Order: sequence, then structure tokens, then C-alpha cells
Amino acid sequence: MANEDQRADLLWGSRNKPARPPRLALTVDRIAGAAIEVADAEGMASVSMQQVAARLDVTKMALYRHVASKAELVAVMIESAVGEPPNLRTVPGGWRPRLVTWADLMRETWQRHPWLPAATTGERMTGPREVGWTESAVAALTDTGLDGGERMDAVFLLSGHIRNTQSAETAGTQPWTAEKHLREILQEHRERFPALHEAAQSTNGAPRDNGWEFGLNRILDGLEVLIKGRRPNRAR
Amino acid sequence: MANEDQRADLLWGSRNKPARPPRLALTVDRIAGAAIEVADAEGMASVSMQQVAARLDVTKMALYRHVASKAELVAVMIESAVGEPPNLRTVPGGWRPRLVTWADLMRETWQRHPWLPAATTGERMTGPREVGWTESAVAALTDTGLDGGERMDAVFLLSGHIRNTQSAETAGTQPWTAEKHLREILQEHRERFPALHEAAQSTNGAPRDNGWEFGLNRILDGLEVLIKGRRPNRAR
DNA sequence: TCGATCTGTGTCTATCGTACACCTTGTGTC
DNA sequence: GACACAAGGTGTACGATAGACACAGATCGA
Repeated sequence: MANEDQRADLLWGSRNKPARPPRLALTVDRIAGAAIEVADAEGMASVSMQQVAARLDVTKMALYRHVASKAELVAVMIESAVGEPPNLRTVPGGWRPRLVTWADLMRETWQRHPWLPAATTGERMTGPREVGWTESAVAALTDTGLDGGERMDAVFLLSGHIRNTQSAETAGTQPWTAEKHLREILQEHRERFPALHEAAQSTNGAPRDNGWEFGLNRILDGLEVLIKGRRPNRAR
Repeated sequence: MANEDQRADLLWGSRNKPARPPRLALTVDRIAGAAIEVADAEGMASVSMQQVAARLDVTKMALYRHVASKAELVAVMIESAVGEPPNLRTVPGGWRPRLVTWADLMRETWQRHPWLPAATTGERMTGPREVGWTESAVAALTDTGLDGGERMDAVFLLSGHIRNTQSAETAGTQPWTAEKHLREILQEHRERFPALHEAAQSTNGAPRDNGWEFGLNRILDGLEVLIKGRRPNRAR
């Protein structure tokens, strides 16, 4: 009986709207994918269990069958979004071009998923891919004469710069990056902030990259000073 | 009658527990102060209208008589916590010692209020004191030959480093700063992350400052390279 | 065919920011 | 001195959040 109904449905139109839609099984990957879609489109703040569930046409509680908590979901999102860490051993020219390549790749990834900076803060679970990216960068500094702590500090410095420049979160941190609103305030109180006002004047029209190139070059120059000083014989 | 009761209270014990406690008037400053206390003690995540109100022995809705929104409250907290920006003109030795002084002062402030990094992210209202700190640093770079954009990028780079190293938020960003838990994972998968593992080995026991000194010196060295190249004649 | 095991649903609670209708209380005016 | 009014604090309500827990339907092995 029910069987016959189903057949009739199949014959007369249920192909477009099946009685029981052959819903794809919920999996961690599908959930993470939906969450990433939400985050890409509307930002990390919109990633709630309900939003993600709605996108999968499912109850929010269903997600908890596959994911222990929202924190775990975010962790899976991150691992999925960062992708496989790069292999820099094929990049010629030593540590500096390798770090530049690494930074560019990381920047690309973070631009593709602007929510990554916001998601990768605070105490959280860290996945193998994320650690792999760090491994890549630390490995690029192997022959530099820097000790372990210095190598890790250098990578932290560099990735921190990427975070700061890429993050929509920290973008509003400095007066000149913010809205016109703040520019107006600066204009209005220019006698109170003369150096800022003057600096802002002499930079109008310049293509702003949030200080990305500038900071990257400063950091690498600073590392180079240290590294050259560390192995004075084979310098260059 | 009621009057007599009150008098009796006054005579016989109400001095310790007055019938109507002479509650301090609610003011923006008192609210911000209470909020800062909560944030200092329990972190930014615990700063809710109810928590703050409870500390003042008042309903959460009472706060809205003095503050338009939570965002505004946070803005006032920040302005109050950062304090007056420093005057660096008295610091001798040129731009570099001035920036070091500025960075140290900023670091002190942020250590006193560990929630500041978390609070000063994202789109938000910026107050005059906060802008004043930036003004200080930009002013320190006046005679360096850097153009306006470069001066601002340099300050952004430096303050970003402070944010990254001071922030409890980004502290867990790198594998080695995190809990033993992650250290164990690193130990367990050491064949997968050889460079990280080796670097972690050769740094054990070293006093960790989250890369603060290292990054500061690299950034300043990098700036020095640029500045010296910018004014080759009066180099020093 | 009959359980057992998955997997998704529905209902519930606590907490969040905040809107809105009160009520109380101190103050200025007639 | 009575009274109206405004300022400031209270109580209730709403929608959104994360998540606990009991249940229902399907699927699969014995």
C-alpha cells in the first residue's frame, strides 16, 4: 500500500519532489563544509549551530551526533580550510625566499577564508594541518644558525603579522584603517594628533595593503640582520 | 509610625545595616570600573551586563540608563584602562629608544589588563586616549625619513606584535605556547613534525616571553635597515 | 521476526543583549 | 507646603545562543 503510493509518486511527479527525499547522510565533512560556507558568506559570527543545521536542512541537535561541541566543529572547519601545508624544500634561494613563499601561501589561504583569523584565536584544539604549516616555516629556518627558540619566535612573529594584516578583526585596530568616520574625527582634532594627521595626509591615495608588504619586509630584514650576525663567515 | 520605626532602627542597629542603604549613585565611571574589575578578574568573556550590574548591586537594565549598549560600555572600559598616552619627547636617543619606551609602556598596560587585546578587536568605537597612543608612536618616527604611510605601517607592525604576544587570545596560536597536551601530541608525532620537534627540544627551559623581546628586536632592526638606507648621508 | 543500534527530532534550560512599561524618588514651581 | 515632572532603577518579555536529554523511526544482525 504505502509501497504503491510510493510507486505512483515515482511515476507521476515524485521525481522532482520525492516523498522521502533521499537525504544525504550527515557527515562531519558535510557539516564542516556547510559551516565554512556560512563563515565565508556571512562571517564567523553567523556560524551558529542553527545556521549550519538550517543550511543542511536538519535540526541543530542532529549536528551533535557527529560533533561533540561547537568548538570541535570550528576545529574541523579550520583543518579543512587551511589545506595541506606547503613543501618549501623545492623553493630555491635559502630561508628568505622560502619564508616569503610560505607567507604568500598563508596569506592567500586566509584571504580565501577571511574568518580564519577570528577562528584561530584563544584556547582551542589544534589539528595536524595547522601544525604542519608551522612545521614548514620552522623547517625553512633550519640552516640559519638560529637556535630552536629563535626559530619558533621568528615563525610566531611572521604568522602574527599575517594574522594582524589579514584579520578583519584587527583591521579596525588602527585609526587610519577604520571608516571615514574616524578620519573625520582625526581631521576634526588635528591639533590634538598632529603627527597622525600629517602622516595621514602624506599617504592619501597610496594603495593600502594594511601594512602587509611593509611589515613583511621589515621582519625579514630584521631576521637577516640577526642571521648574518650569527654566521659571520658564510655571510651573504 | 514608619518614621518611628526608622528611628528605632537608627538607634538599635540600623547603623550597620541601614533601612535604605545610601547607595552610591550609578555613574558611567562606576559602571566602567566595575566592568574592568570583572574583566581583570575573570576575563572579557565574563563581562556581561548582568555580571557588571550584579557587582554594583543593581539590575542589568539600570546600566542602560548610563550606557547606550554593551559596545559603548566596552569602549569606555578601554579608554579608562589604557590611560593617558605617554609623552616620548623627553626620551633621549632618537626614534629607537622612544619606540622601545612606548612598547614597554604599552606592554605594561596590556599586562595589567589582559583583556585589552580581546576588547580592542573588530569594528568598534575608538576613543581619544587610544588614538593618542598611536599619535605618540607615529610622532616618534617623525625625523626618520619615512613617509606618512610607512610611519603608520611601522606603528601598526609594532602594536600588532604587542597584541600578538600579550594577548591571551593569540597565545594558544602556536603549538609550543599551548598546553602540555599539545606538547605531548608533538612528542607523539615527532616524525611528522621533525623541525618543530627539534626546535622544541633545543628550547626547553628557556624563559619564555612569548617571543616578545625577539620580535621587538627584529622589528626595530628591520626598521633601522630601512631608515639608515633612507638617509645615507647622516647615517649613524 | 525481533531486538539493538544509529541517527535525527522535539522539548527544555540557562545565559546573552536589549526593548518597554512601570514605579519610586528627589526637585523645582506655584 | 502641595504638586507635577523628570531622572533613574525595576520587572517582565523576546529572540538568539549552546547544549542536555528523552524519544522516534529506520536499519541491520541474529
